[in-house]
Amino acid sequence: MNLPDEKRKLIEEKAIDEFAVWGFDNASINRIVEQAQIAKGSFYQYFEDKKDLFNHLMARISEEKLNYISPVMLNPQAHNFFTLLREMYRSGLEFARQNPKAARIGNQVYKNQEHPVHKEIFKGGKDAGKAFYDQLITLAISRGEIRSDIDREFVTHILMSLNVSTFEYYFEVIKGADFDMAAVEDDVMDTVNLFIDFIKNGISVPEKTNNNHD
Amino acid sequence: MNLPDEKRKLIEEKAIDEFAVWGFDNASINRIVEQAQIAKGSFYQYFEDKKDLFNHLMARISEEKLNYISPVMLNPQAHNFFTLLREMYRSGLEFARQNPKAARIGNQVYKNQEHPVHKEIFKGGKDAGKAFYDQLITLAISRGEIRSDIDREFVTHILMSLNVSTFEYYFEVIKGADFDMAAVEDDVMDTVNLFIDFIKNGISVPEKTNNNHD
Amino acid sequence: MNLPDEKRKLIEEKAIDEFAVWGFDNASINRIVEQAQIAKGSFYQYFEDKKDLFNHLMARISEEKLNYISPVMLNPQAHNFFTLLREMYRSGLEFARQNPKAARIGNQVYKNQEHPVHKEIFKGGKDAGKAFYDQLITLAISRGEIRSDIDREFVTHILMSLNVSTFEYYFEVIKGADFDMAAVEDDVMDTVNLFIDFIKNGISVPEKTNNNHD
Amino acid sequence: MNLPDEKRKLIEEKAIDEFAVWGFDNASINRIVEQAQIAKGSFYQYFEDKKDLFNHLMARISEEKLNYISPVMLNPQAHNFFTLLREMYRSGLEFARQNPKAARIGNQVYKNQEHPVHKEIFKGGKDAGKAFYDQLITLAISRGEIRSDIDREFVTHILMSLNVSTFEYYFEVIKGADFDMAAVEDDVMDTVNLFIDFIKNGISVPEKTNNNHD
DNA sequence: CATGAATGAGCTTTCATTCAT
DNA sequence: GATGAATGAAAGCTCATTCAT
Repeated sequence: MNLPDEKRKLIEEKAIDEFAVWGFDNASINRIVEQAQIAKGSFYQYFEDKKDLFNHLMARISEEKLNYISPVMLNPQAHNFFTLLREMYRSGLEFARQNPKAARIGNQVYKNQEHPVHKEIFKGGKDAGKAFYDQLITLAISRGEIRSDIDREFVTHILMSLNVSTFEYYFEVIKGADFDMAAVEDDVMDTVNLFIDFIKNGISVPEKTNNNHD
Repeated sequence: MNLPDEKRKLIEEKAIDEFAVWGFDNASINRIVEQAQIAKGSFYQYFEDKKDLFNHLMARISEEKLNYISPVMLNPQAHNFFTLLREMYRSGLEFARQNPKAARIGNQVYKNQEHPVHKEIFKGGKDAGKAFYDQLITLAISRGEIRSDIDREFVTHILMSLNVSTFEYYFEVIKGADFDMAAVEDDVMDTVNLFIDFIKNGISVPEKTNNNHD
Repeated sequence: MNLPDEKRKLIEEKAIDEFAVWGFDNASINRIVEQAQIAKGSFYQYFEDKKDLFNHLMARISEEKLNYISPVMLNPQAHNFFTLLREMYRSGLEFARQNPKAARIGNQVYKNQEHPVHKEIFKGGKDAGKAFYDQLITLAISRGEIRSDIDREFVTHILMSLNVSTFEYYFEVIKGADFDMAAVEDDVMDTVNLFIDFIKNGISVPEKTNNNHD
Repeated sequence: MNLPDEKRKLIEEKAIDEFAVWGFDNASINRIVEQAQIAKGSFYQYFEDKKDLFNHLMARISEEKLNYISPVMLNPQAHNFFTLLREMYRSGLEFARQNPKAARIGNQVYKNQEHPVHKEIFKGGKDAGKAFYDQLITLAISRGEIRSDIDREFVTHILMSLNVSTFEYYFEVIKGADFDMAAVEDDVMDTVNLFIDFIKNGISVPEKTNNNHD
């Protein structure tokens, strides 16, 4: 992979376009090399196969995503659980707003975890995510910021699930189908606040809040 | 489609297996006809094309799903919003427990709504679902069962999203990867209750509940 | 072929539509039986195969074409060669005007005489046509109506070729692409007269007419 | 298309054979690759699809045909209309004599102009042909070489139609079905002269020439 | 006599990957 | 390191025809 940077970027760009539109299975290496104007043989000198390319892309995307992480996250002790969670959601959604195709690929992986190729890629990320949330939850419980009677594994699941849900809500409800619309940062913040408020308080009327079912 | 019932069922069964494992795009009609032991030409006398088969399957699945709907849903006026929601989730999950492959296909459709074929199929269901939830929400607000300051579109989105999330939680966390494990009805109920409680109350400690962010 | 007339006509009609649009090779028996609402097995009880259907159709078309033949042709002795020729062309073109699809099939056969199936069908008609024209030419020469130095086989060829040419001129130049335009009998006569005049006199200026080349 | 010339020629040759015998629709790429001894996948690296191959072939044929054009045509002003027409017909027929399969494909295109693929290819050639003839006719009328009372569009039509007719006459009447017979250039000239004489003078006896019908 | 399910060869096209140059 | 021709399996789908009922 000692490619000149220019060419490497071109291939990555075209590959992201292809995977975003077609998904892993239906992405065509033929189309990618055609778009990137490189020889088919060259492609197989840069990457072992389609899977290798996909792995490389996901690594690059993850890397890029790190740039969006808020400084707040660097010092979790100093902040309230919901502040931290809000920053998590916000940074993820902000990344998606500015890199919609990359985010789309990430979502494909998340949503089709049964897929053999996705499974492999996602496993690590998921476990890391779980561990991270578990730490946050432990801290939050100890501080009395979230209920101590909740099932921790369930909360982890729900927080990850709703993180993805923010993307869907943002792109479907806020931006509509119009991907070219100039969405603004405020939209992102509004979306995130809706979710955080929901996660905190649920939807029942506060006075009647209790733990009985119904 | 005046096929003998036996053969029709065989094809449907093999097709569900195929779609559940491979998804729409990668499902192979070659494999389906091979598994069902019919000639390729025969397949195309039963179904116009792959899409037609998929549509037929989805219709059958939707039909079958209706059998799981609770009698409670027939009279929404008589029940609390969260009771109704719990019954919705429970019936969906119970169907999934007993028809995991069919449910898996349904989930594929839900999760890949950008897919042209899924889009077509899902559109109607989604709109119907939205309308249904909207009615429930209107009723619930008028009764004071849920907060009146919430964004209705957001709640609709979140309720549909969490419905799917129950499947994932159930199959991943409760049943593990072991699809053949004898899961029981109680597992379903436990899962649903976790979600309903979360939707009602969120995760923050009750006393501190307020609408401020952080 | 003891079909009820109604059903026979329906099949013939749909088959003519199919052959007119798709030609022999690409005509689909599947589509014909579908259009005619008959069972595929039934089709093969009425006709041996596609070729048999086509032969039958051509016979029916030839038969129908006879109805258009002018009474003038019944008594060739009583008329000038060019009058007879004009009537030939006119009746052919009038048939085509009123039965454009049937005429189109006839033209396909004429134009693709190398085609094995067309060859077989056309052979008889062509030989009959040749014999007929030969008689007319013999008579015309003996009467001094046409030049005696001409190559009789060539004239036969040219007269048959120009007969088909009238169809093309009529449908392309006169009617344009607008097959639904209400073409009138006068159009047919005008077209025919152009051809007859050409066949009689050629296009060189009369005074300079001579038999030298150039 | 940087194929070695040898292989390119082989494929073209086999493809011409196939199209000449079977026509566009019934030509089989399977047969072509089999005959040319190349892998099916290879074919689709040389050509986009069947239509692309056909277009390529037609371009090659048109190109080759240019080699047959008489130097006389380069200076139309210097020659009599019928001389020019004779050269047109002669060169076309001479090409057909030496490239019978290619000519056959060209004729298929001409004769089945309704065919979507042929239509596309032929359109340009037809318009060019019409424009060319129109120029010749204008010049000829101004010089008094052909009658001024004729319908110019009709003459254009008839001249193009008779051009094709020369092929048929030559291959059917002169050469018979025996495509391998060593036809000679004289046959071509004889055929053309028959047509030119006919176009000039028609077939009626000269003294009686007039413009009345009958 | 009518039916329509069954058949399998055939079609065009796309694919990821290899490898000689 | 770069190239792109070569490959053949696989895809979805259509076809004319047969034959048991």
